[in-house]
Amino acid sequence: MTIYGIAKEAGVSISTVSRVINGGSCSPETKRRVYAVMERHGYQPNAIARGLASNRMMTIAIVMVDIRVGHYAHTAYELERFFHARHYEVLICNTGSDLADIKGDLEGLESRKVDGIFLLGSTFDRVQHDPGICRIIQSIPTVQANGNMHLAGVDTVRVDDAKGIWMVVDYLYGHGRHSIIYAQDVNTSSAEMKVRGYQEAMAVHHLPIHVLACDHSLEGGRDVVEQLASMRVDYDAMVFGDDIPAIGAIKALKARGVAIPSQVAVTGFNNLKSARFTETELTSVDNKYWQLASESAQCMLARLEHRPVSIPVIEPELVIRQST
Amino acid sequence: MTIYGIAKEAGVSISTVSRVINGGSCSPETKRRVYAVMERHGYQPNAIARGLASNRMMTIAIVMVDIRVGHYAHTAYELERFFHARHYEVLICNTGSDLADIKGDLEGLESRKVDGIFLLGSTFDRVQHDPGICRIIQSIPTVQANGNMHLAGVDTVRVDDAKGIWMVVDYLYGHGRHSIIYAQDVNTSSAEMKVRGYQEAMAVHHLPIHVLACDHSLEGGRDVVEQLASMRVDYDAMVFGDDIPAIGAIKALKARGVAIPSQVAVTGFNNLKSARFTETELTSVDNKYWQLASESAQCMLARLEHRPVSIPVIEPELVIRQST
DNA sequence: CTGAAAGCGCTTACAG
DNA sequence: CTGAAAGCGCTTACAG
Repeated sequence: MTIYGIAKEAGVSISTVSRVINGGSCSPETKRRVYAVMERHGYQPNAIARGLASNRMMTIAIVMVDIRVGHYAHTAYELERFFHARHYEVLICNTGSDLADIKGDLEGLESRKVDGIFLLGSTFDRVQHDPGICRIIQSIPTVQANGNMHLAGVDTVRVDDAKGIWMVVDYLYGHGRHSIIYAQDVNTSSAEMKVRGYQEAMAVHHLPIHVLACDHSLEGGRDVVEQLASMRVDYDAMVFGDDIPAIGAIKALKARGVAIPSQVAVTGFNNLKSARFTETELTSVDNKYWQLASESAQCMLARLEHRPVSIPVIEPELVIRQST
Repeated sequence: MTIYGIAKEAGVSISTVSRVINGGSCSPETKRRVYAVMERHGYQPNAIARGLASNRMMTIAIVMVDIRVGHYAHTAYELERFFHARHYEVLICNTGSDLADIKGDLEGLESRKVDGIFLLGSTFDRVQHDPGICRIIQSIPTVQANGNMHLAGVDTVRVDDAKGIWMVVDYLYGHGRHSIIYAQDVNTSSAEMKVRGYQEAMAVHHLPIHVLACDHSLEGGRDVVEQLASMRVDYDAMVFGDDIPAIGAIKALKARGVAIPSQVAVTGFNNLKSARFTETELTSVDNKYWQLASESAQCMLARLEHRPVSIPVIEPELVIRQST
């Protein structure tokens, strides 16, 4: 059943049917009659035709590297709930990290005429160097949720990751830890902010800086522990840029008979549920995914409604548990 | 730029442009000329207009309770990758568990003219009792990934959950465990299959059946342990229908000084990464989300292409770790 | 191989 | 308050 069928049966024109659907003005009597016909047939307007005619598809897209990463799944969930409540449908896109793939995916979204695009995470910072991608995200309302892109026309909601790590180091120092290792698991700009937070905090306290690279996995954390052992490094704290390798480190340390936190303190980052899965629960930095999603959503909504946007920086929070 | 602009610039009709876009037959020369114009303008066909005209939106929807649940995120990821590679866009929908909300969401998908719908999990079994929902999912190709729906027109890919638990019990019995507790964390049909698997396996070995309810959380697992302690129940194994409460139980048992697995064995279900987060890594049932996603995707594709469908039942696999 | 025409199901000024 | 008409950007038979 289309608008034509409804119109004929209600004895009005399609303009009138369209008007009652969209809340335009019309007499109570015709409105009643049209509604009656629509309900009798369980009529639902065709959103596609509507989108084509009105040039508003009521669709937003969430673009991320991989939704299996807990942090992205949580952000995506909040964004979906927010926009669904406002009658948008939401598309997801797991781009992976290849730039050409990302570009292809964005072109797809462009041809779908999505109303807005969310880019999750600072992995997407580097797209600003691709003119083709810039053209797209500058012509469609785009907001980056956590990142450091600097591109006119795209808003980015920042989380002060450096401060998060700074707080960690400060806390550790305040509790007598002086040999603090930092393990970096990825190379995004967000990860680099974290290292910088570590470096600056260490410098302030005149402590020696020691940064290692590790894989983003349990094994990554374990390997750091082994590496430090084989290098015979003395340390009393390990700071990680993510909870997963931190958990791996806790397991490896315990397996070696190292007491946590008395001998070595361990901290993570993100503070999702898994931070509490280990017996010695993990001290972590809560980077407030809920707030990130909420601010990003508000920012997008403001742009869609052509309202001015103001974007706060999100302050992470240190959550102390048994591992420190 | 639209098909009209391209046509004019290439000196052909829009039919011809449409034909070269869609790989219809035309002379090499005109094809070349049209392509040249399209590339010069970076022309991308409008997918919406295309969908409206052709009645194929190239969109599939993934409907689930909550994508933050690891198991769903993983399945959704695989489905998205599969269909994206075939030029579909994918919509997600976190319905929650209220039936009226689910119905509203499905109506939304209907008006969006999605080509196919995935229902993730046996939570959706009960929608088959709602005539309004049935009308929708019977008129749009729908496949349920893991569940027990029996509705003509919707295919459901089943995982033999009962067998998964059966294997657990069998293994425990074979290793000398005779007082095996089962803790059920949700009430889906899948969860009930699991309990049944437990009951049948216990019956075969003439062991006493003991089923408790627990929350789907770390605390749920902990509470079961406390409850058993306060009831002074003797047991040497705990079987859970999910990894999360199993992890909670491991922590609670260790906190009480119970040795795992020597005094009590603990098992989970799903076998996602978190099964390895505890120091005593968790024995779990791998219910093969990858295979589930893959079979579900193949099933959907067959329906979209009007090919006959055959649906295997997925066999879970017992993964032994340190907790047993 | 190619083009003119109708149609997909709506919205949106513009008249009345 | 209401309707006729044009338009959104494509696809799809149907002729030629």
